[in-house]
Amino acid sequence: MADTLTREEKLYRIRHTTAHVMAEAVLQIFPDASIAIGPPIDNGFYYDFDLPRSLKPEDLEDIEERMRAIVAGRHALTREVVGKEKAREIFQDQPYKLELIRDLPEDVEVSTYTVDTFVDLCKGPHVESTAEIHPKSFKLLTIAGAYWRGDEKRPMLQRIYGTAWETPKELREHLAWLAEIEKRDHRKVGRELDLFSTHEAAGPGLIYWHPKGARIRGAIEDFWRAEHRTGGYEMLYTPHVGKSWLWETSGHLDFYRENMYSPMELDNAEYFAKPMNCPFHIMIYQTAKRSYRDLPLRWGELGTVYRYERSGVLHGLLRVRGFTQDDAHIFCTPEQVEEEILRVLRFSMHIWSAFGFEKVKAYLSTRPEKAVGDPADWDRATESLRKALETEQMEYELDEGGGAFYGPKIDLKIQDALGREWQMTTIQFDFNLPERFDMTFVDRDGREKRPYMVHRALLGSMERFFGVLIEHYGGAFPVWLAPVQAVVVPVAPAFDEYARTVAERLFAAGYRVEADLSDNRMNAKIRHAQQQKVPYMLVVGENEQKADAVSLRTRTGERPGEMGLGAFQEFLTARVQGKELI
RNA sequence: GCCAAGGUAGCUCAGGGGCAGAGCAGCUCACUCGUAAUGAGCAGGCCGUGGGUUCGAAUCCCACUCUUGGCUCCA
Repeated sequence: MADTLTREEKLYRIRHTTAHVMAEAVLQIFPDASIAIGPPIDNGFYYDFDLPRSLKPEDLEDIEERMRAIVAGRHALTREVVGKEKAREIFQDQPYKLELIRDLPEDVEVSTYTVDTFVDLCKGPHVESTAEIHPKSFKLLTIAGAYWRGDEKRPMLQRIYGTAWETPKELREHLAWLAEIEKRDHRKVGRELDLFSTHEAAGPGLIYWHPKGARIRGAIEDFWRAEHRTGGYEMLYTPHVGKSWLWETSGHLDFYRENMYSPMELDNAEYFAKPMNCPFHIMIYQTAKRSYRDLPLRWGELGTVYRYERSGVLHGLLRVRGFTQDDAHIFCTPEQVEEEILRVLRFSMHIWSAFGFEKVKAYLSTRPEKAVGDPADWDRATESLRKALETEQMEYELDEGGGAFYGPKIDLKIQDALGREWQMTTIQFDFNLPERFDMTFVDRDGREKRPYMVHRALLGSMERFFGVLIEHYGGAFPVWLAPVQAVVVPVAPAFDEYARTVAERLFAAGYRVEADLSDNRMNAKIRHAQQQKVPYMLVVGENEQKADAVSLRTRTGERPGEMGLGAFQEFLTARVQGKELI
């Protein structure tokens, strides 16, 4: 392989070729199989097959063995330009390939790649020889169903996902990363730390927050409210259901009904659980004639919404049917838009940094083909978004035409401790609802004008954010969020009373501190606190009791040792205020 | 919704036509302990739900339901 290739290019080739090798292995087992597509993807590759029977996990081992044998043959990858006619002949027994050939543009050079006995329709590129693939640097991971061309109406194929790297070491590191993801899985950690649950019998996709989860949420919400207050927001509380009039006016019944819970009938009227908070905030806006002097209005709400998600897509806290958005709507004049967007963006970055997320990527989505509203407004809005990003010197990707039909937006994706990206924040213009509800404000010149409306959710939803937060920290929350900030561990029952006093004093000072007065031995208590990822363990015995002190041990295993109770309280206060991890 | 794998004690899991199992957690008792598990005992189950096959079903078959991995990466 040429040394001039970047690492990305090399990996692309390795993964692509490995996918072909896998297809050959599968064809050895199922000579009559139809093959679909097999591209390289992030961290690996996949290939889709139409097979006479369902694959079993054991099949993967068999396929992998065969792949190693093929790779060991050090086969050259040969490219041949064949033209559509010839391609049709070669793949006459491969219906999916024929469809691909049919859909290829006329001016494209149709080529095949051959490795060993396997010929595939492929534009490449590939490695030059399978000698470049280390037999221990790839691994097949999972079997999945996938629709041909991602279309639910087309046949369901069987997809095999694999991962492939340049060296066995990289493969091992990748597998370790996958193991770490599994270890931090918020569903697992949520159970171990007693944070939340779901109940299939009581309704799938609905979250129950246990006391310890609720403590964390409480800490998040307290912080969130305080920041919004100083950030110039007012808070609202609005109902959970609304009559069909509201949803007809908003347009949700026309465009969003399939995501809404079925209506309840009361007094010959239909009420729907809210999938969004916006129409309610608009109702409040409409209770007064608004002047330009009132604007901007920044109204926030931790609003719980319900949306129907198909059963197959529900996933722990990350994809649910009921969740609380940290929602806000900004109503402002066209002149204020630029300033307001900049404020929201700065505010978001401030919040993300407080939660320990420093890497944030921005995505700007502009006007799609089908859109409502005056193009001049779109331009102004889009420009304000772009300007805000540039003023903040944030790198962003442009998604031209990727906006919703009702307005352009900025999405922020945060990167977690494992390098995964999560889309959380959205700052979204809306040129639809102000029109539909005929919202107005009276401008300086005495004329009624249409206000600009911006939706924004920073954390997104409390549930989803909690899920990401759990995985980001692996359950070892920073002190200010930890459900139990410190556990007092008496060395023997004789010191239970003192332990209780210590815990009560710290609790009274506003901290989440508990004494472990179970009849376990000290070592077991420490182990338990450690497993619960409690930041601080305060060991107390005769020495500490005499000195009105505690002996500090951190969950990271450090032992600063004995310190006065007052000193520890100061220490704790500083850590909490500084939002320290430990 | 579709494909696949699953659902056995609170949790993690074994068993797979003939008495329902283990570890951890829980409870009781003893031990009175200095930085990651003291010991002994006890209790705990409609084997996801409904139907079928069978002398007999947690186990085999069917349906449903929930959970999990996917269904966006385009030769």
